[in-house]
Amino acid sequence: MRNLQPDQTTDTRLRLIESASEIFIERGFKDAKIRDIVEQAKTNRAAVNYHFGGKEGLYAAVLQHNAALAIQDMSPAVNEARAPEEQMRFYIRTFLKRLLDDNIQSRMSKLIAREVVEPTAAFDLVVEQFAVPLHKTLNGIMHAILGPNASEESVRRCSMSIIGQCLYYQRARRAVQRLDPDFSYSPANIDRLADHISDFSLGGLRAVAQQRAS
Amino acid sequence: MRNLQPDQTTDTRLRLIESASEIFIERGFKDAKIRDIVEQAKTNRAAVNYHFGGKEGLYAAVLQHNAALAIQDMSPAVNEARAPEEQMRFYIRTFLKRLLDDNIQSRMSKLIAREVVEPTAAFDLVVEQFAVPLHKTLNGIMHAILGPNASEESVRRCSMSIIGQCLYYQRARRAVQRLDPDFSYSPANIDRLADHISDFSLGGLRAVAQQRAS
DNA sequence: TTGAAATTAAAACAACTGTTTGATACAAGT
DNA sequence: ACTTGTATCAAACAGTTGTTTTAATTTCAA
Repeated sequence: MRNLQPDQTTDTRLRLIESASEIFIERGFKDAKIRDIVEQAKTNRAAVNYHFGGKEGLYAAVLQHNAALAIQDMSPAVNEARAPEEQMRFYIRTFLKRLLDDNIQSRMSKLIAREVVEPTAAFDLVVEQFAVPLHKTLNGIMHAILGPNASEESVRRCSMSIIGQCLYYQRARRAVQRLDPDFSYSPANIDRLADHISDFSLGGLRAVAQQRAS
Repeated sequence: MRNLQPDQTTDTRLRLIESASEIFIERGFKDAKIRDIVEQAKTNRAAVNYHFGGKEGLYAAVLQHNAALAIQDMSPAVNEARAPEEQMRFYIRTFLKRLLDDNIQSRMSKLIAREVVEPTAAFDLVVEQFAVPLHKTLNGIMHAILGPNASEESVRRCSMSIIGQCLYYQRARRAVQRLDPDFSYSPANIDRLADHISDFSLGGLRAVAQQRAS
C-alpha cells in the first residue's frame, strides 16, 4: 500500500508526473526520453515501469493528472450571458493564452493541441473527452453569431478557422519568429494577437452569415 | 564519375530520392526510417550513404529535387492583374490544393509545411528560400486588399490567419475527420473548403481594414 | 525488533536505427 | 588481360532508448 505521509513513494510518482508533463509537452510523446524525465525527476529509470508500467502508462498518468488540475471547459465563456461576440473574444483569448503561456493550468490544453496535430495512442480518449467538448462550446458560439439558419457545416468550418489560427502561433512558433521578427510571445502581445484573431474572425463570421443570406 | 547511359547508378539515386520524398513527407525527417526508404527503392541501406553521405544528405537531395520539380512561387496569383480579392482566392485555393492533394508537383509545399511546423536542420534554408517568398506574395495581396494605410503588422497578422487556417486542415487531418465525420478530402470538397476560407478571410480583412479606419 | 511488502537503484537486456566495412561485381580505359 | 574507379550488397558496428532483472533498501505493521 502506498504511504500516507509525504514520503518518497508518492513523491516519486508526483515528481515523475511533473517532469514528464513538461517534457511530453515540450517534445511530444515520441521524442520525450525516459532518461531525461527521470533525470529531471531525480529518480531511477525503473521507477517509470514500477509506478506506471511503462512510458505509455506514464503518459496516461500525465493526461489524467493534468486533466484534474485544470478545468478544461470553456463554458464560462458562454455562461456569462454576454453577447455571443464577446463570448467568442473570451474564448479566443483564453484558448490562446492556454496555448502560449507557461501556466501549469494550461498544460492540458497543450497536451490536447499536441494530440490534435500529432496523435498518439491516447488520441481517441483525448479528443472524445476534451477536444469534442471544447469544439462543441465554440460551435455553440458560432451558431449564436451566425444565426439560427446557419448550417452545421458552416458552423464547423468557422470553428476550425478560429482554431487553425490559434494553433498556428503555437505549432509554428519558429516560423512565426522568422517571418515576423518583431513578433513577441509576451503576455501583452498575446492579448493583441487575440484581438486580431477576434476581429478577423468576427469579420469572417459576418461574411459567412451574409453569404448564406444572399 | 557517374555513368552517362541510363544504368543502375543514376537509377538508384533517383529511386532513392523518389521513395524518400514520399516517406519524408508522410512521416517527417525523424520518423522516416532509412530501412523503409531503401526497401521501397529496392536497394541497399549503404546506398544512402554512398550516394548522399547519410540521411541528412538524402533529405537535402529530396528538397533540391522537389524544389526543381515545381515552381513554388505564387506570383501567377498576382501577375494576372485581377482584383486583389480574386488573387487571394486563387492563392488560397492553390495553396490548399498543394497541401492536400497527392500531386508530385505539390511535394515541395508539403515539405515546406512540415519544416514550418516541425523544423529540421534544413529549416533556415527552406524558410529563407521558399516560405519567405510565399509569405511576401501573400503579404502583397493582403496589402492590396487592406489598402495603403495598413500597417505591416496587420498585413502579417492577416497572412498568418490565412496560412493558419490552411495548415490546420493538413496537419490536424485526423482531428478534422473526428470532429466532422462528414468532411471529405476529395478534390471537390477541397474546393468548397477553399471557398469557405476565402469568404471567411475576406470578411476578416474587411473587418481589420475598418478597424484601422475607425 | 523483526519480517513482509513496497520502493529504489544499477546493471543487463533487447529492439531499433543510422553508419561503416569489406567483399564483390561491373564497366571503361590502358 | 589488367587496372581502376564506380556501384552494390550483406554483415558488422555503434549509439540510443524502453524494458526487465536482480539486489539492496526502506517502510510499516505485528
